[in-house]
Amino acid sequence: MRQPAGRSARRSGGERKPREERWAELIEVATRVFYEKGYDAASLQDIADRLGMLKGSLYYYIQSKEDLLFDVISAVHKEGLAVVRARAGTPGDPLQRLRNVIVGHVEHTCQNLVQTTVFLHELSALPPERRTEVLGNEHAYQGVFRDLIELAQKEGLVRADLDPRLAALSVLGSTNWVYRWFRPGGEFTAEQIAAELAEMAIRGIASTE
Amino acid sequence: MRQPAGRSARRSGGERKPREERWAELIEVATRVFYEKGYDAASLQDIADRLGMLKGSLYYYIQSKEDLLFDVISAVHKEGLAVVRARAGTPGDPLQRLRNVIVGHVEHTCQNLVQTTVFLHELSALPPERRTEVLGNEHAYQGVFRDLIELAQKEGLVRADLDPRLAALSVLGSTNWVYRWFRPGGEFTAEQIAAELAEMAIRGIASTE
DNA sequence: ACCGCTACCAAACGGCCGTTAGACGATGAT
DNA sequence: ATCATCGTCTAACGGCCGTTTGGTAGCGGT
Repeated sequence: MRQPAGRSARRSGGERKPREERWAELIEVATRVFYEKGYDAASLQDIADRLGMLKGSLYYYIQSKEDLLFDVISAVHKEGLAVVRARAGTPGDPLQRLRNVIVGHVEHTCQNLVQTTVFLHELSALPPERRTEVLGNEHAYQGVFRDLIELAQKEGLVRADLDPRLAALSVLGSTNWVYRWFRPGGEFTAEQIAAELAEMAIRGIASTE
Repeated sequence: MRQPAGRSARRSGGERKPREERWAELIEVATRVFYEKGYDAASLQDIADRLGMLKGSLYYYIQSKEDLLFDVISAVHKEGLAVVRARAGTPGDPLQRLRNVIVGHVEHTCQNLVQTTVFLHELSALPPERRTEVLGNEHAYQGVFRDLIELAQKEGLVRADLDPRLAALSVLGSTNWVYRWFRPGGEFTAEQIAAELAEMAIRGIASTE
C-alpha cells in the first residue's frame, strides 16, 4: 500500500468540471435518458451514472428531478417556436408561408429527434402549471398555423367552409406524428418528408379553383 | 362492543365479487389510472384503492403490473383494427373506402378516448417483444391505410408521384393526433372532426383531374 | 501561508414500489 | 355436517426512489 491508505484510494472516476460545462452535459444526458426510458421510469441514478457522479451531487445543479424535465422541454419548445415564427414572417402569400412553416417544423423535428420526442411525449408528466408555462397561455405553436390558415382563407386561398382551428390541428397532427416513425438514415430523408407532408397538407386545405 | 371484538370489527369495505365481474372492473379502473397518471407513475396501490381492495389482492388476477397494461392496450388495438378493417372491406372505390376508414378510425378514437390514449401513449412502456405482439409483425393498422392508398393510386385516383407509405403516415398522424386535443362536449363533435379530417386527408392525396 | 469558494463525495433519510406467502371467512356442492 | 374452493386480507420482503445533510479536496486570490 502506498496510498495514504483506505479512504483515499477510493477516489472514484469523478472528473471535476466548471459549472457551465457540466450543466450542458447534464441537460444532454438527461434528455437522452428521458428519451430512452421515459421520464417516470428514468432515475437520477441513471443520469448520475452516465455523468460519472453520484445522484446526490446532481442537487448542486438542480432543485428537483422535475426541473430537468422542464428545462429540457422548454428549451426545445422555444427553439422550435422560433423556427416556425421566423418562417411565418417571410414574404409571400399565406399559403406559401404555411408551406415554409411546415417544412421548417418537420425538419427541425427530424434534426432534433431526441429532444422533440421528450417534449411531445413527456409534456404530460409536467404538472399543469409548468405545462402551460412552457406552451404559453394559448398554444403558441398552434396559433402560428391557425393564423396563417385563417389569413389564407380570407384571401380565398383556403376553402371557405373549413374551420381554421381544425385545419391547424390536422396539419400539426401529421407533422408532429413524425417523431414516432422518422429514423435518421432510414427510408426517407428529413427534407423529403418535410416537402411531401407540406404538399399534402396544403392540397388538403386549398380552395379548388 | 357487540362485535366479537378487535380484529373482526375491522372488516374493511371490500366487497366480494365473482371473478369475471371483478376482472372487468380491474381493467376498467387500470385503464383510467394509466390514463390519468401514466403507466410508470401509476401504482398498483392506486388501482387497488379504487377497487376497494389491497394491492396484494390484485395478484389473484394478474401475474404482474405489465400484464394490466398489455391487456388494456391489446384490447383497444384489436377493437380499433376491427373497425378500420371492416370499413376497408365495404364496397366502393378505394378512395371512398379510405374516407370510410378514416371516419371510423377517428370516431372510434373519440368514443374510446381513454383507452386510445393509453394505447398511443403507453405503448412505449411495453418491452419491445410485447409491443410487436400487439401491433402485429408489420404494423397492421398502417397497412390498412397504405394498401388502400396504393390501390387508389393504381386506379389513378391518387397522385402518381406520392409514396403510399408516406401518405399513410401523414393520414395516420392527423387522425391519431386527435387523442391529444379532442374533448367530449367540446368545440367539435366526433362526427364533425372525423368528416373534416377525412376530407382534408383525401384532398391532400387525390390526383387533380 | 492562509482563506474561501467551487464542485463534488459519503452516507443516510423516510417512503413507496412490485411482489410473495400464508391465513381465513364466506359460499356452494356433496 | 363436511369440505373444497374462491376471493380477499394480513403482513411482510428487498429494493430503489428522490432528497437532504455535512463534509472535503483542490484551486485562485490575497
